[in-house]
Amino acid sequence: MQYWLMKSEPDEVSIDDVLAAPAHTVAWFGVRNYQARNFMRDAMRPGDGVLFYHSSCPQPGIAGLAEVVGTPYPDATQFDPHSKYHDPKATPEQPRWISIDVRATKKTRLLPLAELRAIPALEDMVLLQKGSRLSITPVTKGQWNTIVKLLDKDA
DNA sequence: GCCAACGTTGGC
DNA sequence: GCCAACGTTGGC
Repeated sequence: MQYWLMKSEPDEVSIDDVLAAPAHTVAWFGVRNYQARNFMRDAMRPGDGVLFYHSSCPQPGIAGLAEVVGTPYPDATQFDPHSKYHDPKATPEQPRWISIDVRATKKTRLLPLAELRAIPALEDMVLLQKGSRLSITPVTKGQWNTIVKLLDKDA
């Protein structure tokens, strides 16, 4: 069992959107970074915990909890010429990019980035490192527990 | 809109 | 394989 933080722009897919989806589950599409892709392909397993993070928005921060469901499969948007995620070098025979399904388990209060930065136990979080901008980053069990405990306390 | 930081591309 | 130029991310 591992833990992850996954960034989504709420204008595109928010925690509310995922909770409104059938089975509270959506395909995580649009990852176009090899390191993040490799996490999905090689490391993520069903049941892994996910911190659902809202990025590129007025209030960036953790907005909910989720879990990985199922196994990776080709990201359909890479083949769609009308999608902004279209990749002309990808073919169904040789896909480059993958999706994995993510199920939202709960919406939490918005835990802002600035608040995360102020918590000493989280100073090593990949998200918080200088220059870090990966859309999928690993989270340690300790970091996960710290955050979940904090959010439970406020619930 | 700015800009720091990182990733990708492509000529050589 | 190097590296300059360009593109993207994402907070502020």
